Amino acid sequence: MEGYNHKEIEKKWQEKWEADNLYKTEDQAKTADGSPKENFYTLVEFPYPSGNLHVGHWYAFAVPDIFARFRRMRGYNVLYPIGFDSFGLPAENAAIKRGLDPKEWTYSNIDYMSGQLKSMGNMFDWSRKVVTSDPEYYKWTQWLFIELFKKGLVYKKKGLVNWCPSCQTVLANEQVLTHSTDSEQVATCERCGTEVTKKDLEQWYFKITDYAERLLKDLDGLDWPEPIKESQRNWIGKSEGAEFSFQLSGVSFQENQSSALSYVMGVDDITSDLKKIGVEIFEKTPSGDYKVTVPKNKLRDFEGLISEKLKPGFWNEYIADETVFIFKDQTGEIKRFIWDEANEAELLQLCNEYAKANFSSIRGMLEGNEWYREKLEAHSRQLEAVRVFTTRADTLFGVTYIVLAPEHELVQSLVNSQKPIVENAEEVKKYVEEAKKKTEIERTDAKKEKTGVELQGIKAIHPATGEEVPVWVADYVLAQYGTGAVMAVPAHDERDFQFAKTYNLAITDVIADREEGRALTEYGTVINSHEFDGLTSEEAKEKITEKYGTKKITYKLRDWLLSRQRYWGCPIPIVYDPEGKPHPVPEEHLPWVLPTDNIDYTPKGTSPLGSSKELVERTEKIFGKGWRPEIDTMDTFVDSSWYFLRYTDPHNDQSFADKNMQKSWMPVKRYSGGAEHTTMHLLYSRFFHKALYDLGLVNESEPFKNRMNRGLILGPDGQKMSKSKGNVVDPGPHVERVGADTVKTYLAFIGPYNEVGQYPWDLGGIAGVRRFLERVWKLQEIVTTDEDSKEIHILLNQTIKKVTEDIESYKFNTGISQMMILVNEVEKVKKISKHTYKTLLQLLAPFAPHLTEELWEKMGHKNSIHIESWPQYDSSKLIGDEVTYAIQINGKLRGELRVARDTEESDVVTMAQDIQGIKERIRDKQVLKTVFVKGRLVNFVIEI
RNA sequence: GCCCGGGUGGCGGAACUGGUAUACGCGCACGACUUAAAAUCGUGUUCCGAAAGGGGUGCGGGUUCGAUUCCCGCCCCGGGCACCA
Repeated sequence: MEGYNHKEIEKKWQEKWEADNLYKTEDQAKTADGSPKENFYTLVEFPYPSGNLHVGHWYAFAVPDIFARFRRMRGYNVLYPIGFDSFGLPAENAAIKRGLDPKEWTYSNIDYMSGQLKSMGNMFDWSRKVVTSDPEYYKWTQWLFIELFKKGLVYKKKGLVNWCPSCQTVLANEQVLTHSTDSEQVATCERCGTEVTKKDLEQWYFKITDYAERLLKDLDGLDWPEPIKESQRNWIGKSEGAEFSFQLSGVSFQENQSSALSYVMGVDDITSDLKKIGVEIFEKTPSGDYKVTVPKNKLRDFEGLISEKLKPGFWNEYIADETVFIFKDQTGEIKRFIWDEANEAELLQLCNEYAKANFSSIRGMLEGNEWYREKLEAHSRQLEAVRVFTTRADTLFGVTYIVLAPEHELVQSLVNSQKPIVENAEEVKKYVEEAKKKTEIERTDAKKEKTGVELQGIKAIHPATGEEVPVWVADYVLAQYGTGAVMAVPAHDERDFQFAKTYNLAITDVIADREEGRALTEYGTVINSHEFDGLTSEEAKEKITEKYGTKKITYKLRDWLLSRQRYWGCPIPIVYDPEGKPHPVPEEHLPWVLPTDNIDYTPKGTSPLGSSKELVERTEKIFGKGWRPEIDTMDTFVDSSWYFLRYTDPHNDQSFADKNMQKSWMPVKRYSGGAEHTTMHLLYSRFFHKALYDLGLVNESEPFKNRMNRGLILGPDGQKMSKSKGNVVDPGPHVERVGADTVKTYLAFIGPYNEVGQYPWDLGGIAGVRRFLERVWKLQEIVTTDEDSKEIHILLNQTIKKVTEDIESYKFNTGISQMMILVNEVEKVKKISKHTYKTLLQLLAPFAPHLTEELWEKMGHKNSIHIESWPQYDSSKLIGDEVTYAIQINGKLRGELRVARDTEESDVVTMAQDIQGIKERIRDKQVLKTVFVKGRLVNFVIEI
């Protein structure tokens, strides 16, 4: 017999499988007898074409292949596809570094890595390969983007965004990693590890926050490991609490009204822009209102400016069933508004601004409208009050001051009005400026001392007691969370307490007598006189909210920032008309291709697409003079948010994926991937899929029924693999030396796959697995025509059962152990029946597909082992006729007894008493109790 | 700080529903084969102890005839969130 030559065998079978199309996945498949097979979709996260496979890729792709093959042998029509997530920064960076075209670099990597992936011998159906940078693919990314745009789920807004100075692009919240050390907090870029800064930019967003509640609630129905769900829940960050309104004394409605325009429009931002286009700033009229003088020839510019500055969703032209409002000033038409119930709030705000800017004719028109009057009144009340969000409504009576975030709109309006009512307006302005200059990190570092400044001259009125409390501005309050303002309860909140100590503010403890919510300090004045005393915290929360506030729910989740100022990505299919209004590129012009001319890839913080003449010319040619293209590209997570749908129908040029085709595969039955995607790709995909579900484009509201997060392969030194540590394991030489089957089986053997474990790559371990496969190879020498012994037969049955269950639950390690036990046993008796060998090969086939295929052929089989059906076990033959009883005295093992399985209890006990070592121990003692567990143990309880 | 996991030999890890803790593999030791080494095969390998025996699944308690498993209180490690009110 020749030895186990993995090189020859693996090459031979990989070629044969390809020639035979063994792994081609049909849309619908039939069994030999003509009945349809059930479709089964199992997925692995597709790789980024970085240039070279490392051992982590093997772990990610080769090990789940065991499960896919197993399911196939069990009679399912299995889809186990592969592709490339091929847009993205590394390609662009590599291109810059090497002076290459990112496209060339990417596609040559795809070629090279495809070869490497094929060397694994997985059952991928390469004809379904999906590459996200192919125009045939990204056409549909763009198409889906536009569908979401039409649904109002994509919008543009200006705001503080995360900026990676190294990648020279913005990042979504999810793509910023925060690390905390003893002394400071650091936020870094998920891709390159550079410290992230903030920029004030106008960017495109997906409205993922609209789905916060559903993303949270639907987790319950998913068959995912609990820790993954928990991470998503944390990330979404739901808080149930209450909102209270604190009226402001010293602030008149008039004052607020007069400054309303400035704060909504964001005077600071718009002033210089207005100057640039030659528009006079706000002029006060005798009635106390403000007026913007816009020369007729500047009207366009003005409109463009405010349309950008004001909420962009409002300019969406897809609103149906509209009522049109025309707003005019003395010089002519300013803007045509489309009235939409869904956008009431935004419309109202806008109406207000125009009204207050003294466009008197419109004001008259508006004031005649009952709906508007009602809203105006409500809005005015809002302006006079500070709304706060709290999860501790029960501490309402402990409020001793109010704090606004520096960005709070009220702060803007109070200090920026012409005649500020805040006495120390200059001081406040200075503080706000300084806060803005600080990085997010500096500001959100809880370890730093808190700073703030009081708004002198105004007070907030406590909604329950009517008392006046001071109003402060401090940067420990976050503008983006809740209402951007908090009611401070220093007796019960650590942060408020610190702040109160620093600025010597009152500390009142109101609920010190309650079991829960014990006060932080003894400094406070204890008052226990309010009507809610004696209630539990929960009761008090409810009652107080009911009487003085409203229930409110908030989430930490922020909208998904999708624009990127880089070249190698899917172009955002938006064009702007000469007035600056965004329009989606019509379907007939998709794919809206990535330009290839004049591109300077060097990151300058602006989009490389801006230097493409072709893109501008294309835009003007199609849409007309003065139209300009969007020059940002999409976050690559958009590409990967739907790729799993494309696999179901990869060559469709009429639709992103036929709905019937989806129906036969979706949802993904098992999805394996890395833990790092828990709050990125997995969350994005769920959002995307839900949005598509609402649009009627997919059949299910959740894409992934079952998820398995895999662990990490560490370097041989037990450290995380990294180039800088020089401990990266290249699987190539190992595959050369011991073969793909050994590497794959070893990776499956090191530990359970479905837990986020960390396993060091251990060369000794891999040698052990290679030995095991060689022993399986050598078993062919001792195959006999004899029947198995009873013991071997039982062991075989147990092995089938164990391997079956373990593959199903991704516990490959114990499945392999069981096969090793079987091999150990047959080696001991130096023979193996043909039936047992055949069964062993079938069980091992998913782990070592090449080796088993070769041995299968050597046994004389004509068809591939991989289309064989999975062995069945005989459940009546799982246990032998004899059992071993453990004989204990007072719970300590003192002997063993091997008897026939069906021996009566009394006989077992009698025999047990007679065993050497038991006999003398119980001779002089009284047996108080005898515990008998059938088939397991006898325990004599004696006095000590 | 809040919320999840987890802690078992020298190492990766097993252990049903509370029932013989340490399966399987690595490593190590000894032996066989060999001039020798590698490879291979065999034997042993939880700790203390020569043995008898005793201890032992992070620590301390508890429940039980019996606890890695259940309960209470701690410690440590990994992960998620975090000035989120």
